[in-house]
Amino acid sequence: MTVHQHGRYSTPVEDLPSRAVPEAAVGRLAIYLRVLTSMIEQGVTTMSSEELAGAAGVNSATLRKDLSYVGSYGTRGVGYDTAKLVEHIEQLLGLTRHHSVAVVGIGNLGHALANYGGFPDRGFPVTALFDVDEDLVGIPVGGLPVDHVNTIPEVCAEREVTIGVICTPASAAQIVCDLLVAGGVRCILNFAPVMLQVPSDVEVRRVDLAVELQILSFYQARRSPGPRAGAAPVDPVAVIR
Amino acid sequence: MTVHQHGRYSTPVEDLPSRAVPEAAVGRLAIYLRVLTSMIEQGVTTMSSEELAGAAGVNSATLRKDLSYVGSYGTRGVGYDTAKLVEHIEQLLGLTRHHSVAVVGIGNLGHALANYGGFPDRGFPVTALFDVDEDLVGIPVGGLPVDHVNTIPEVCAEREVTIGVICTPASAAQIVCDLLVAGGVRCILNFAPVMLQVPSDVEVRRVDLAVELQILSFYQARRSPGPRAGAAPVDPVAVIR
DNA sequence: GCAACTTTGTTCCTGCGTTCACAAGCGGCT
DNA sequence: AGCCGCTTGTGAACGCAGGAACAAAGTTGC
Ligand SMILES: NC(=O)c1ccc[n+]([C@@H]2O[C@H](COP(=O)([O-])OP(=O)(O)OC[C@H]3O[C@@H](n4cnc5c(N)ncnc54)[C@H](O)[C@@H]3O)[C@@H](O)[C@H]2O)c1
Ligand SMILES: NC(=O)c1ccc[n+]([C@@H]2O[C@H](COP(=O)([O-])OP(=O)(O)OC[C@H]3O[C@@H](n4cnc5c(N)ncnc54)[C@H](O)[C@@H]3O)[C@@H](O)[C@H]2O)c1
Repeated sequence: MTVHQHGRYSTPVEDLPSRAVPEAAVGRLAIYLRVLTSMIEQGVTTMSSEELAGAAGVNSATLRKDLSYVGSYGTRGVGYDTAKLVEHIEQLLGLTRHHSVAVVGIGNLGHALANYGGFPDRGFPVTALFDVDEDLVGIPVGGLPVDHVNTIPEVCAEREVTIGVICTPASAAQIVCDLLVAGGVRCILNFAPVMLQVPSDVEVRRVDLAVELQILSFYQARRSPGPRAGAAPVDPVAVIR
Repeated sequence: MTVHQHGRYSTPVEDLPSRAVPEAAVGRLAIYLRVLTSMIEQGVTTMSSEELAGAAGVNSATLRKDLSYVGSYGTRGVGYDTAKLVEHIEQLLGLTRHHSVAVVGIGNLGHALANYGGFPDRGFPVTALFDVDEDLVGIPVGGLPVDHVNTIPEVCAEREVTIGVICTPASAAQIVCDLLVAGGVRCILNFAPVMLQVPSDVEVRRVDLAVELQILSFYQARRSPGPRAGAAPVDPVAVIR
């Protein structure tokens, strides 16, 4: 019944394996992982903290601290072995197991996610699609047939779904969330603009595009106090015509 | 040339109107705004900090501090007038003006965004769509015809686009970003999994779904140390079969 | 084999953001 | 009209994350 959408700084009673890893660090580790795999494809076998930090857009000290959560797998005077580092980060992030994903609400956004190839490639196979619309049930989207929302609990348990993605209208999000939880899903990615009520052992992450746009709007408003848009300071490349 | 994707704590030299507002607070204000408009629709005219904080899922002290950035518009002993509060938050976030949005890359995700009605409703009309695919150019999506990427600078300037949304493959994101900047766009929402290089007066926000999934994966891995998934502590509602 | 250089891992410190706690202020009730 | 209770707004403390700086460690060159 606890409400704790974001703002989780690892549980107060911290007796879990290895040091507590700050959430911000976890997010960055995921980025390092992407940079590293990209570099490995280009044949790079070793990177210094400075190089990797530059590519990821963070401070090199921050990067080294983040990597220290993973363990000491660098070589002083040389840098990090890219392949080894990828291996250890994947282990910390739990990416050695595949995480089966269910998408609920196959509308505009649900279609996009179901058709997206980037998730299976990264170890997140989409194994279930759900919608309440009878016309959609049975139709394959991205090669996978849509099931009815009523079957969420059974199907999720059966296919061992670990991550549920909610793409329904806001009004249906809580009901769908409850069904996912009933199906044993304890990780939820929520695109609907509502705060979900979940048991304390369920982790919810919210992606709120409207909020992102409004934050951008705020900075835009801060920059140009006058009502007209043209009052830019100086931007050599933005000179039009 | 500065790399500062997130991690902006308001400019060091702070001589702008009113106090510096922490980025985290701006994001929460956007959420309060949504809760408030929803409550107003239900006929609620007054809310206490405790009520509003509960609905938004934050601490009431945090909420009051956030609202203090907006100004002192509450009434002690009573609470906040919902309508007045909405008005002032909208002003702070710069939502009194409409912000014209351009979407670049009309694939899976671009289609979803172009068809989404929630943005226009919130003061973010989509006024331009771009793609490099000649087959898409000219075709209307969500009632708006797709233009060719080459025309980004002119069209964005012409239609006074303030926010650019990048939904292209990662490989094209930087080029597209440069074109948007050339068109005078200084706020960018980036869905491609790359760090964009932009001039220091351009604000970039990145939405990285793969990272979100990996963070969920991390928490999942933390919870169940054993390889099998069934080792849940106790969850009354999740008992299957 | 030794010395000099490079780079990691960590410690310390600074600063921000969140939370607690309380005084000030306002409305309602008698 | 005055008192009482409730809620705001903010000053102060706390905790965490990020950045700088340094010592340990390993490698390369001589
Ligand atoms: N499309 C976007 O670009 C976008 C952007 C930001 C936020 N969102 C949010 O994402 C969510 C989905 O957006 P969309 O544009 O895909 O909407 P949509 O209307 O296109 O799709 C919603 C889908 O959910 C299904 N649905 C409705 N009730 C359901 C229920 N009880 N159980 C299961 N499925 C149900 C509908 O049948 C429909 O297929 C919304 O909450 C929206 O606010 C979407
Ligand atoms: N679809 C998703 O659910 C999803 C999820 C997470 C991340 N993403 C990211 O979002 C981006 C888009 O994903 P998608 O699934 O829509 O891809 P997509 O392949 O369906 O669409 C990409 C579109 O971009 C266009 N394009 C290519 N090069 C271009 C250029 N130089 N200028 C303009 N347009 C160009 C293509 O013609 C195509 O229409 C990708 O970077 C992807 O990694 C998508």
